[in-house]
Amino acid sequence: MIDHFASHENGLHPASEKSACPVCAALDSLVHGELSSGSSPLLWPGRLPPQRDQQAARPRQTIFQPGETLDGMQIVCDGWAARVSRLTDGRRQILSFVLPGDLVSTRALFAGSLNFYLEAITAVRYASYRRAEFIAKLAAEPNLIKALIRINLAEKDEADRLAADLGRRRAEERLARLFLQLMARLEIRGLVRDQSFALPLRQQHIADATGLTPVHVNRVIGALRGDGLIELAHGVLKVANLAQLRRLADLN
Amino acid sequence: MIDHFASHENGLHPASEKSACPVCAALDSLVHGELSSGSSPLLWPGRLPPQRDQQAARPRQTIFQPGETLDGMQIVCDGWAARVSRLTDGRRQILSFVLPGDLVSTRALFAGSLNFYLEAITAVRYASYRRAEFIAKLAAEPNLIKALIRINLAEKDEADRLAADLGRRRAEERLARLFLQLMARLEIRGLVRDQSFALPLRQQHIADATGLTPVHVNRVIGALRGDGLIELAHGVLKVANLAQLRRLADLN
DNA sequence: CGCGATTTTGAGAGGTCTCAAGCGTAGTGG
DNA sequence: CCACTACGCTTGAGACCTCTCAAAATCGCG
Repeated sequence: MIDHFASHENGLHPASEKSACPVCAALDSLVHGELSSGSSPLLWPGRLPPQRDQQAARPRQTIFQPGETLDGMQIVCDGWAARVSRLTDGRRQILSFVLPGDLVSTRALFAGSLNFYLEAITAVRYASYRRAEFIAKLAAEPNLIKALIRINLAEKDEADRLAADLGRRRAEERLARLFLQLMARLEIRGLVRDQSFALPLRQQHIADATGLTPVHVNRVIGALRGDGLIELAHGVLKVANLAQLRRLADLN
Repeated sequence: MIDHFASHENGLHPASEKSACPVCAALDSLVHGELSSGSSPLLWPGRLPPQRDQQAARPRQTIFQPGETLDGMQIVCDGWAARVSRLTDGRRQILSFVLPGDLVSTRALFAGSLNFYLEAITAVRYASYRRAEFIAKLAAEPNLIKALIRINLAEKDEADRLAADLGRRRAEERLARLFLQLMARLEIRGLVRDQSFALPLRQQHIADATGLTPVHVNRVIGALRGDGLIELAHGVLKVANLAQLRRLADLN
């Protein structure tokens, strides 16, 4: 690493040398527009560990706690989980949903511990790479370095976006944006058909994600339903009027 | 870099080799408790460029815009700025305040562009390192690598904390937390005396940071004043009752 | 001293919350 | 097979927090 940096003292490698320096190549391609900014690409592109190395969690189970010492990187292989922040009086805020194939957080790799709860929403299977093991993987597959940087950026983008939503948008907009964001992320995974997808969230989860009350979430969903924008029942969400829902969500 | 990773294929270097590998050493010390979690440490520990290499911005000036191509790293040397997210209809959310000595965002280094506005609050002097230049700096001073990682983590911590505040706390708590957070950050810089400090924010700024209306901010400030928790006038904030303000802010 | 920007105050509306009850559905055990 | 229970969804009524609109008061700067 030190050698790498030292070799830059006179500037970046010129383009012709790019292939000789994977870090430069990775940075370079990121800088030149490869960074997808739309739907949060937290998806880890590496191969997942075999199922026998995975651990399981039941719905509602707390998988990780703040402060818990973790050495390495955790990936949710199957099921939905949520990153949760809890206030001392019990109020909860869901910081993000972790979908199948998502890295839980790049924080664990560098900080060694998390600062949020990871809670299973559905049954969850997840895997943990130890740091050394994970770093070896990065070495073997330089594209993964790129992915790690991209994911790190996406995490922060998402956090900023969430803050703006919670601070400045009203209930209807927040729900519309949440639904569309989830749809986009699931679409990448091929889990959306005919603009509808499985949504294993209780209204309580939606409330905790949008900074609202379950009761109010229920009323807003009712309104969206009444306006013909969505159909939501039996754990399946169907976007019935995509154009109008996007307009409500202030997208495009 | 590739060599560094390759040398890890059998795990991290043992402790005895630590000094031979600055990246490992940096990671290691971060993992073992050196990560300060309290007041957001966005402060860049490196030497600032000489004043003649700095640029200036007047109050209210937009320094950077989303999408603007930036090559490198920007540091605010003097004055207050704000990272701002704008909705299409003009609503604004301040994502963070950038204080003297703070890195604007580690994002610029890896993404090449920003996704927020940087707006000057007071008169601002700032400096921009080009990426190559900045990387050379990192190479020359390995502690800065550590700082960069720490700042990257702190940025994300802050963003998550903000989301939880905006989603789940009421106006009084949000103001109390904002004031105490700013005090803590300014204290590091030696800018707090007798629990009071210069606060160059308009109530509009406070409103944009807390997701409230200027009018409501004014009333809440009035309430805090009336309760003897703060004194705020003429651009100076004095915390008159720290214990109670901290209790209100849900700290400790 | 005068003008624009900012703070303060008032009145009323509206969005969201709280508390509470009723309802549907799925699983459980007799 | 049928209570019975648990859980989540739905609905109602009223309170509270925050917003909107508007105007007055104050501050700061030229």
